[in-house]
Amino acid sequence: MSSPMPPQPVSRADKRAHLVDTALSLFAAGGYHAVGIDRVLAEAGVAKKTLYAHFPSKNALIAEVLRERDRRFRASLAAFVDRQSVPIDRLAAVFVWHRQWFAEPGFAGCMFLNVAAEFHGEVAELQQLAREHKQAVESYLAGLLEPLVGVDAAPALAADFNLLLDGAIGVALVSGDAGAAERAWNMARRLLPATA
Amino acid sequence: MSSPMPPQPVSRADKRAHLVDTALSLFAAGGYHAVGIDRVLAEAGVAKKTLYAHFPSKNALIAEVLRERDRRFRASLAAFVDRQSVPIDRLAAVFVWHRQWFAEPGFAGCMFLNVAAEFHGEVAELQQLAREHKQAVESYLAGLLEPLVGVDAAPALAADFNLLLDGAIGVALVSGDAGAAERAWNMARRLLPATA
DNA sequence: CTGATAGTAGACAGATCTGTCTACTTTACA
DNA sequence: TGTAAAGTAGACAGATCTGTCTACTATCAG
Repeated sequence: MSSPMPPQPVSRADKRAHLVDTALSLFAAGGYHAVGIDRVLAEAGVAKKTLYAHFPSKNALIAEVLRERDRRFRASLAAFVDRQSVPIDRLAAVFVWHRQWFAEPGFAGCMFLNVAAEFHGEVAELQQLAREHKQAVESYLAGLLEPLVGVDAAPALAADFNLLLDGAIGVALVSGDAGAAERAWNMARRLLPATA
Repeated sequence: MSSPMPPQPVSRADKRAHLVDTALSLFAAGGYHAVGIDRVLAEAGVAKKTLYAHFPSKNALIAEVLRERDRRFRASLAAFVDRQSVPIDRLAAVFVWHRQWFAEPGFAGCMFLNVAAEFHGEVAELQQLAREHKQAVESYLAGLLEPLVGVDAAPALAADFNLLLDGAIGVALVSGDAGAAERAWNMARRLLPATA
């Protein structure tokens, strides 16, 4: 309290978390290959030795970034959905959330689709993390669909919805049109029974 | 005729075309950043000076690769579609063609989505080429849809179909499931009037 | 106060990247 | 046949990449 700490550039304790946070922003905006370790370190104000004390390699840092991204993505989406209580509104909120994401200034696509695109199958761990993330989103969608279509129909429909969201991401990335989310939602609604 | 030419490793005349062809394969399989110029040259059996006599930079080579990929993509798709004559079958053929593409051994996603993912907006020319390719595909879809839904409804529906195809590409890339194409087609059919 | 821990700055090694350049060789054509 | 164009091999420059290492410094528990 009495200490001055004017800049306080980095919180004292968790260098590691700050490193992952910085890397997440830079990799998201600039790509995994194009952004080098030195740039992450400079931006984070962290020494190289500290990085390699926490992670054995750049790919391990990327893997941790993806795990963190998965946590934040799901937490943010769930928080937004939970502002609605009616099942159909909760489902619609998923697409609204995506539209807002697409409209963010630095939007550069889905980090998991991008990692699959950059590393192809060459780095199995990263490919696996991408798969797990998409699977988690699909499971979440299935949970939102259950009140609307029943527990039997929900999984297959969740896969359809997942494909629509990936399509919206691709369209938004290439064309820059955030309206892709609404386009996807209009298609998604047609897949639901008329009672919903 | 009398000349031996046992290896004939490279066709005499068009070094440039051979270079683009080799680069297309390598970039498609390995990504744009991960594959270096030296690897392309070694694989193509072409000297570095020849490359830089034809292209001012690596990015210019990538741009030409994308133009070539666009030509081949559209020619291959159109040839496959033209084996059908009934409008609804022609439309279905687009999704069958995609399913076969996804099932190819070295499938690594769409080169245009991938270039947008790797270079983000940093290289405007490449971003533009990706946009143009997707626009061309969408226009082609609109032409296939016209006999089914009329000239007025076709453009908007073509955008929907384009989103479905991009979604299928994303799902196939991450999960490795070529069935994503059929999933997309099943959704696409629901968007058509019942008479089709 | 002391010693362990974790951080910093940055030199360094070794590889790899793009792009340039020299010197030589082959091809095509008039 | 002789000349111009185009290709080859590969050295080279300069930058950048990942990952290691040395030496120094700040923090904190006991």
